[in-house]
Order: sequence, then C-alpha cells, then structure tokens
Amino acid sequence: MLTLRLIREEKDKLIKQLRIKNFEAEELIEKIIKLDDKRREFQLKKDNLQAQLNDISKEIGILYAQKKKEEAEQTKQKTIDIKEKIREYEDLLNDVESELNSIIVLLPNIPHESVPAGKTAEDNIIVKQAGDIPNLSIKKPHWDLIKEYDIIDFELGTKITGAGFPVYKSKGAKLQRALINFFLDQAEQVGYVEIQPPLIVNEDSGFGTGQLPDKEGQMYHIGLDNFYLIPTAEVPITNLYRNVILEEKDFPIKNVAYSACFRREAGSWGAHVRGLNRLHQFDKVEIVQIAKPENSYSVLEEMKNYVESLLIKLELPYRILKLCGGDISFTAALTYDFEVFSAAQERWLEVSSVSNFEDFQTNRLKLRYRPENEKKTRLAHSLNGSALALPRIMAAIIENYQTEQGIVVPKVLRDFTGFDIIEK
RNA sequence: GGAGAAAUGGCAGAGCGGUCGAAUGCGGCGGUCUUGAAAACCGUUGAGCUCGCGAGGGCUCCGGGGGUUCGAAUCCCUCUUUCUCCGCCA
Repeated sequence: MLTLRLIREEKDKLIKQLRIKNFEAEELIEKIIKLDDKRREFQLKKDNLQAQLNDISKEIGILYAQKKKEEAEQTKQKTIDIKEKIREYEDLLNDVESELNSIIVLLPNIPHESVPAGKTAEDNIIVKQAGDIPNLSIKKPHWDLIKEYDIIDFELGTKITGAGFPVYKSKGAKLQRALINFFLDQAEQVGYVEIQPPLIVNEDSGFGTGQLPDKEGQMYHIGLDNFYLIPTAEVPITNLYRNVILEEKDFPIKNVAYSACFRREAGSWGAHVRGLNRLHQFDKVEIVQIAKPENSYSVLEEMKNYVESLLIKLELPYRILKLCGGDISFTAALTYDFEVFSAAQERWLEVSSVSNFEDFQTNRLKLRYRPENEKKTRLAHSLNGSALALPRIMAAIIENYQTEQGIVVPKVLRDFTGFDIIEK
C-alpha cells in the first residue's frame, strides 16, 4: 500500500512511474485525493466538536466539585446537540475511510527506476547466466525418473489428498530433507536467524503482507476458524514485525524459515506443469530482511548474491533475470528471478524470486523504525526471497544428475544425505 | 476442558467515574558539579493523526472490540493472552 503522503505530494511522478508497470493510475489517484480531502475535513470537524465536548465535561466536573449541582445539570443540556453532531461526522468519516481503504490498495507499488519497461516475461532482462548445462547420455524427465527410482509418488498423493500433493519416499524424502538442512545451515552461516513460524495465519496477517483482500483465491481458507494456510513463509515471518517500532540497534534483521507452502493455483494448470513443476503443497526455505530505506538496495544485492551462491554450490546451471514492469509483482519495486536449467525438460525453471518491497508492505504492517537522534519514526523497508524453493531444485537435480548408474547426489549434500547416489 | 486471578509507558509498579497521557522507582537523554568518571542534584523522557510559516494548538490510544455516562485506565459485555489450581494428552 502506498502512503497517502506520497500519493498527494508526488502525484505526477507516480502516475508516470506506474506506467512502467502498465498501470494507468491517474483516475484512481484523483479519486483517492478527493476522498482524502473529505476525510480530513470530517476528521477536523469531528475533532473540534470533540474538543468542545471535552471542555464542557471538564466544566461539569468542576461544578460538581464545587457542589453546584444545579448548574452542572444545566450544563449537561449543552452536550446533547454536540454529541448528535459528533455521531453524524463519525458516520461520514467511517464511510469515507472505508471507501478510501478499499481503493488505495488498488495502486501497485512503484517500480524502481532500473526496472525495464515491458509487457511479459519475454521482456525480462537476463542479468547473468552461469554454470554448465550437462551433456546427458540419457535424458529422462524427472516425472519418469521418480517412478523408476520410486522416490516420489504422485498417485499415492492423489489417493491421500488430490493432484499436486506428492508423497516423497525413502531416498527422495531424504534428499529433500538434505536440501532443507543445507539451505538452513547456509543461511545461518551468513547471519540469518532461523524461525519456525505457524503455517496457518489469521486475516490480519494475510492483509499485512498483501495476500488479502485481492489474492484471496490463492490461499486455502479454513472457514470454520477464518484462518488461511500460508502460501509462503513470507507471510508469518514478515508479520512478526507488524505494528513494531524498531531501534537503530535492531538492524540488520535477517530471518530464515523453512516451511511447507500451500497454494490453490486455481486455473494455472497447463502443459508445462507436469511433475514437480507446480504443486499445491511444497517446501521452501525463505529469507526475509527488514532494512533501513537507505540500505535496502544494497541488502537486495546481498540477498541476490547469497541465492546465487547456493546454486553455485549445488552445481546447477542458472540464470538471473531482472523482471520487467509487466512481469514484476503488484507489491515489489524490484525483483530478481533465479532460474535453473532442467536438462531433460530443456527448460528454465524459476526457483527463486528476490524482491525489495521498499515501504509498500511496511506501510500496511505499520513497521517503523526510529532513526538515531530523530523524534519522528519512518517506515522500514522489507525484502524477501526464496532460498530456495524445493520442488524445482529437486526436479533439476534429478534430471541433471541422472547417469546410467543412478541419480548422483550433489557433493555439498552428501554429508546431509549419507549416500552419494540414488540407485534402483 | 473446569475453577480462580491478572493485563497500565523501555522495565517495575500506583491509580475513590471528573484538570490522568497517567504517581513513584529504575533505566535512557540533557545539564550542574568533577582533571575525567561515579555519586548527588536539576531538567527531560511513548505513539498515531491533524491545524499552523513558526511558537504552539486539537483529537485518539492504559491487551483487542463493543457499551453505559456530560465525562471511562477506573463500571458493564465480549474476545485474546498470561499466571495459579484441577483434569486430559503427543
């Protein structure tokens, strides 16, 4: 959610910048400013009336103290009219505020100045490509290999739940657990504090990170309790800092969390979502940082370099994309996507998305900090990234490391798996 | 799950329905004193919104939400959390 201050003060710049995201904001902004004007007017009127009422109440108090009961009773008459008016303005204010709140969330975050214009994923910029694409003698896609080696079972998952809920078995389960431990240990080494959050969140949390109200259909909803299954650990982790005022000494804030993630993915099933490419439940290790505004872009670079280091250690071919205005999410100001090359599918698979949200999330969250020697608080910046999402990494490892003898375990994972190869 | 008690500023802890945004102590910050520090003393010390060029003013916030009242930290309802006791349980 953009701040009203910014909308009012930098209207023209804002309209121009949002065109990068292919968003025509002018009409909406005019409407917001008009509503905000009304809001201020009603607020002021209500406050003034309230001040009058407060004065009268004090007067009555004093009269009672002086035992002037008659006069006190008379003075009470004066409040009747004022109270009525206050109620009127309260109603007006509530209406205008709820309308304002419902439309201000329609404005997307402003893209960073380096975000390229563009309509689709085709227009993203490849920032870097590295790692060798393996020259495979056999080239089976992972959905065949997992059956052959009996390490992941989709049919069983369908029996238990439904499509998109695979069952990981034996060495498949262990490989996945090895990856999780590897990712968590790596993050810990560079200063991330591990968190195990709830996997179910309430409405306030969903609103805080922007899943609600607009992306409601993406999450599984538990109607009886009005809770949501998390689509990513970003939701509980970032909400840890909802309504918090940080001190200078609290920075940097770096959290890492492993969690299962649940996504309904309604309507997004198609030809390229076979096997592990898209699931309703999957595992992910997520990194989150809360930063001071002046640092947030260097923090983003740091996070980008960290994610890259994981892919280098796993010896997977990867590329880094800077998302264009058309592909970047509603909430992000700048996003880097990481893709690994899945050698049998011969496709790039997105395995991480690292973003700076600037103060778009923190404005909703009311996450502020107090700069040293300043009285006023300011909104902090929030950033997050996958480090990494498991299924597509699994897919890429299974495909890229396949040999005649079996699926070779990447070197860095062997201490975690306790085996070097998955055989039939 | 049952019974009881509680929730107040960074922390501890007062607060008969009426000059209470809140005593007091600790902590923090500024100052006096000191070569420096400590001690002592004095002052200061929450947030949000808003009006004003500014000085300064107004409104709201005592776990969350609602209510009673001219007036609520204080009374009522409700939810949440914590503690004590009992029961149950991985």
